[in-house]
Amino acid sequence: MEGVPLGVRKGAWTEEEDNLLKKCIETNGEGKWHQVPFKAGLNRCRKSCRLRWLNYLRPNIKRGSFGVDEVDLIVRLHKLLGNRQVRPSWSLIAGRLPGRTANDVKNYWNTHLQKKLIPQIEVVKVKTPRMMETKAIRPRPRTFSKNLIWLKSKTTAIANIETRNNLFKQLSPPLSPPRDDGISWWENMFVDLEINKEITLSIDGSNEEKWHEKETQGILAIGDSSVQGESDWNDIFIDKMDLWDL
DNA sequence: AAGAGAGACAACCGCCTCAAG
DNA sequence: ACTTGAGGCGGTTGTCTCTCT
Repeated sequence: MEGVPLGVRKGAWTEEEDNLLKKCIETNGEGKWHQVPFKAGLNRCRKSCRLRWLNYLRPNIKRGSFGVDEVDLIVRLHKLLGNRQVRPSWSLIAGRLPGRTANDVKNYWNTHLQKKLIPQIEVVKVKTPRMMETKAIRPRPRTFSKNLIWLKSKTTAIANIETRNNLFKQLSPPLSPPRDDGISWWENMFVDLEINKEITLSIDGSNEEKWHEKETQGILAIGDSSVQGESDWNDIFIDKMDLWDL
């Protein structure tokens, strides 16, 4: 790790260290990770503290095996956001799975899904020679200067977001029953899809138009076996039913 | 019972981006 | 314009546990 001070403790965390870190974050809040080791009285580097908190100690972290719907979502989002040209955005995917961390998702993908899915994707690639390249520009976390104009006009920005969300609600049919936690995560995903419109697919012009159509219809349209044959686009996705056989 | 191999997951590493100076 | 340091990311490794022979 770059900048790791000499003599800093490494390896598995002890219960005592966990308690110190938890106490420190509860008192001072998240962030300012460079101060955390000192404030908590830990002989660990800032990155180690941050990782331990985010992946293990943070409240509401869901442990245990992944559910079928979670696996389904991981596969779909990995197709959408990640491919061999760019890094898959595990944090973005994890953001759609309440209680799951990016590390969890990444580990699950590497140990459970990668070996099973990659061969299928390779077959699909051979079937679709027209798909030359998929380019995704994933959003990265940003911190903004206080002087940014659009931050100053907060009211306008919020109004725009509300208008956009209402539009998506109108466009999107009810796709899944509400979850127990009351969070309509599919709905949120549509909103994010709109935000991430930079996700472009360098396919030919006719398919590009279809992509935009599908984008507004929602992610469930992608790979839906009922529209197989409508365009070559569908061929690159594994049929939803195949997922249950994993 | 014991050793080998596979699987699962926690943790580390190196890199990138950005704000601040 | 350049440098520095913090925050954050994905890739990789280390270690523990389980299963099989």
